[in-house]
Order: sequence, then C-alpha cells, then structure tokens
Amino acid sequence: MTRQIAYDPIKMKQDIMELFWAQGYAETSLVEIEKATGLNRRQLYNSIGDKRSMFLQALDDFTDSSTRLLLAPLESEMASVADIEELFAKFIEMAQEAGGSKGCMVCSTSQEEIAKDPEVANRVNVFFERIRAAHLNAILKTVERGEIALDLSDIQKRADALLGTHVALCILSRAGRSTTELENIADSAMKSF
Amino acid sequence: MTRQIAYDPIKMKQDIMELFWAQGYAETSLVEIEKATGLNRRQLYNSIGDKRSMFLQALDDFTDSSTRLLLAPLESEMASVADIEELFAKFIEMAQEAGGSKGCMVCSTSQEEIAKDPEVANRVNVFFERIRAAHLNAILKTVERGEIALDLSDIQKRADALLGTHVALCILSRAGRSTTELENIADSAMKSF
DNA sequence: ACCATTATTCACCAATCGGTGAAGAAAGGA
DNA sequence: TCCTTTCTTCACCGATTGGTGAATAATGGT
Repeated sequence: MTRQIAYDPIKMKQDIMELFWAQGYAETSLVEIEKATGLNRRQLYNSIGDKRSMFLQALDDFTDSSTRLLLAPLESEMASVADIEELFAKFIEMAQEAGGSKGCMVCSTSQEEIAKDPEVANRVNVFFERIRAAHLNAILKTVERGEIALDLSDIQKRADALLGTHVALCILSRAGRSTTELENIADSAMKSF
Repeated sequence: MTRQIAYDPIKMKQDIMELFWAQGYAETSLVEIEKATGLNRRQLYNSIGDKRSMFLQALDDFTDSSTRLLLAPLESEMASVADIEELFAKFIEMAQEAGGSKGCMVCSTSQEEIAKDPEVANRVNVFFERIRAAHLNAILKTVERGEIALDLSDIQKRADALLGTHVALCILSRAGRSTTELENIADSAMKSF
C-alpha cells in the first residue's frame, strides 16, 4: 500500500549511538551522521526527528546495551562483589583495545552543555542511579548470603564509593591513562571487601 | 612611541578561562568570548592568537590557579594525608555553592574531541600526573614522619587510587550529584589511612 | 492500470562558525 | 607638527551549521 524503508533502522540507531558516543553531542554534525549511517538527513529526520531527538535515542540505546553487556550481572539475584571486580576488569580490558576506550557515553555527556537539557539530565541521573543501585545490589546480595558482614549504612556508602570508582575508570580510560593506573584504582576499591 | 592596549590582559585571560571552563572548547564560540571579555575578536586575535591558542592559554591559566588554590598544600614539604582530606572537603564545599560546581577543566577537557590535539593531550596528562604526584607526596611525607607505615609500592598504588577519587569528585560534582554521595566517595577513599 | 500513501532525493535556506583586510585612531619620539 | 608604530573598529569572507520544501519514486490494495 505504501513504500517501505530501504535501510535497517536498528543498524541506523546503532551507528548514530556509536558516533555520538565517540564524539559527543556538540561535536557531531549531521553531515557526519549522514556519512556514518549512509543515509541523508531527510531520512534521519523523518525516522527519528531532529539532532536532539537522535541524541536522546542514542543515550537510551547506550544505556540499554551497556546495561545488558556490563551491568546485568550486578543486578542479578546471584550478584556478588566478585561481579564488581569482573566489571572493573572488563573496563580495563576494553581500555587496552586498539584505538583505546571511548569510556562511558553517560559520563562524558554529563560534562557537556547538552547535559543541562532536562531530558538529557534526567537520563544521565537515572543511569548514574542505576549504576549505584547495581553496585549496591551486588554488595547487598553478598551480605545476605553471609559471605561478608556489613550494615545497611555501610552498604550504601560503599555503593556510592563504587559509583565513584566506576566513573573514574570510565573517565580515565577515555583519557588514555595507563593500564596500571586503572588497575590500581580498581584494586584499591575492591581491597576493603 | 606606539599606542597602548586599553584593556587588562590578565582579566581578559581569566574571563576566557572561566568561559572555556564552563562550556568546553567546542561549545564556546568567538561571539561568546567577545561578550565575556568585552573585546572584539580582532583584539583577541592580535593579543593571543586563534581559538585554539586561547584554549591552550586557558588550560595553562586553569592549571596554574587550580594548583595554587587547591593542590599546593599537597605539594609542600609539610604535606600530610589530612591535606588530601581537606582538598576533598573543599571540592564538596564548592559543589554546594549556588550554580553548582564547574568541576575540573582538565577532567572535562579530557573527554572532548580537542583532547586529541597533541598540545592539549600533553597538558591534560601533565596535570593528571601532577595531581597524582601531589597525592603521592602527601602520603610519602606522612610516612616519612612515621605517622603511618606503608612501603613505596603501596604508596604509589594509593596515589593512583586518590587520583581516581579526585577525578570522580570533579566529574560527579559537575554532574550535579548529591552532597552525601560526594562525601561517601571522599570518606571511603580516606578510610584506609 | 490506477491511486493513495509513504520513502527518497536534491536543492535550498537563514544563521552561525572561525578568521581576516584595511581604514582610522591613539601614542610618543623626532 | 610630523611620522612611525601599534591598537581599535568595522565590515566582510567562505565554510559549515541544523533544518526544510517540493518534486520524484516505490509500494501494494483496489
């Protein structure tokens, strides 16, 4: 009845996400998005909307895939502090890959002007909160199994501290700092368990 | 013999630094710099050079004043781990001020595209190294006075960890996270001393 | 074969970007 | 007073920015 789109919208969104992740909102132009996706801006506009809408979508795609690929173990019922250690190890492993790490899209976005946009700010804070909650869950489940002993106040404080470590690893890996430095930061955070 | 400039070059540089600090390199236009300084781009260009030169100058001005105002106690011969605690307390205090914290210009710059510029990358890494060295010095001096006992390997690892805490506080304060969260991150880092 | 609907293509827009040429204005020694 | 030097002012440049109007092309039910 009607003409159908000739491209894969999932691939399109992923291409956009990875470009925004690599370059940030302000430093990514529509021309670059056109090149990365192979689509022209009219197609992009009809499909998602303006640049800001593309970025909001990219943020959602990032948090989804990042949660699925990295944070999920910490959110599980079987989570333990060992999962936190493994997460940090993955960060360090990824930082060693060719081209270096792009860090965390949410962490770098939080430092940009666009972070003042209410809908962006909301997504950033929700994801930070989710990271904190994931670490808290991993500690809590470990405590509940009797593997370590901590009261709730301690658990909450440690979850905040682990969010700090999490963010530091993301920022410093994108900044291209050395592997040993990242390792020492991660090790220090895990030492108290 | 020749006409003299009618403005204060120190105020000009400070205005530029604060604007770049607040908005980053890519998101600051010459028009905004003109407004912030009260000078037109021709004056700016004749005095400092192009936008990139202005930014390099701003980075130097930031690291200078930031070192003088915040890092100096940790670099002194009388430095101790208490100075680290006080530095973190200052970060948290500044985050509570009206308008929130702008964080650290070097930390946020490290996530920008301009950080790939060799001269920018060099300044960023030198400052990260200086932060690390300052924390290391504070621990080392405390150990040398016999107040705590740590071997050199431990001292280095802890210096890396404190750089991580330092960066996390800068990033998360700019991101507008809660005071208690920042406090928990700082407290956790100091707990091991 | 026709038609309504939606996708694609292409050209175009005003606004802003960083940067510059050149004329005019101050300064102070000669 | 003149003259050389440097600063200031103003207008301007081509390139790029995000976004859009409108013609054209495909789709599949009727």
